Amino acid sequence: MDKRELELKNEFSDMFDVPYCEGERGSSGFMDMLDFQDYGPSLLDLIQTPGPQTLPSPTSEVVNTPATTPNSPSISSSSTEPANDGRSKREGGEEEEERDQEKLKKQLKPKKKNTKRQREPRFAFMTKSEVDHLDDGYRWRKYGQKAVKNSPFPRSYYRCTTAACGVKKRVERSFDDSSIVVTTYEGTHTHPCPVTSRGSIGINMTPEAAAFGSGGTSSFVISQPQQQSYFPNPTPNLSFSTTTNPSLPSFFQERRFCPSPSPLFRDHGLLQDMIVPSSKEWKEPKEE
DNA sequence: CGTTTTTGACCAGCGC
DNA sequence: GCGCTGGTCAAAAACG
Repeated sequence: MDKRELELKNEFSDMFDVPYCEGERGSSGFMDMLDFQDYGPSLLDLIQTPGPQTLPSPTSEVVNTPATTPNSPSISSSSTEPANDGRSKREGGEEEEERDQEKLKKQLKPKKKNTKRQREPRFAFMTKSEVDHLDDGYRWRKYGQKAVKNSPFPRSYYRCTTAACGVKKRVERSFDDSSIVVTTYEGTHTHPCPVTSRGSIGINMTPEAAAFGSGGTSSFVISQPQQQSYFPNPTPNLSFSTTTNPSLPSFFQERRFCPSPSPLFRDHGLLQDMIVPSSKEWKEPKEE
């Protein structure tokens, strides 16, 4: 029970690369893990462009959690996922060769406890949406689905279909609120947003930003994880215009691929309906 | 016919 | 060492 919860929270804190403060709260749901700080006001300052969105997808609210890897500002393009390269293609059917290769693999990458598999910078956010897979302007291919522990909903794994782009994303529903979709991006696109056949709104947008709106219309919420290291200030002024700031998550940096001159949250009215819930709202389940 | 999804199996990491 | 779990592969099926 408690153990399970802890596990779960660690899971999510890991997933979002957000340190989870154990002991701070007792029992709670998934939302509780996303400790929303009082960034609301500053965000609201940014998000004052109400207006209708003209997105085709069903209504959705993005309950955003830009939780990123605090200490992974650099994206080493080639050092990613040995699993990908190592097992990209099993050639032929020669069993012996396979065995040999597997042995080799094992020799080449012995269990390294200390050198945990390097992870790409990740960006997770929650979207209140009926559809699981949001169209974010990029093309994704589903390569797996897994039932996850402590959740009745399966987690889907997608990979960017663009060759040489190893960006992945995971999509799952919050077990706490089945209407909320948790999307986790991993890695950085090495290419501009493609033009999708669906007339996607992803063009000129970072995938994440696109996803914010692509799920549909409606609300959009940004929050910051606690102990967020990118914004050391209690009430950071999310200056998204500085898109090349190395200290910013790749999510923001990725905008370099998107020639849009305007800052993220003034994005052509695509994110106009963002809503920042009071942190209380999200911290509700916190019990004493 | 090419592309995408589904799905069972496999593998690695981690905790006990 | 063993079992559990998350992540990935890859063949088959489904789809456009």
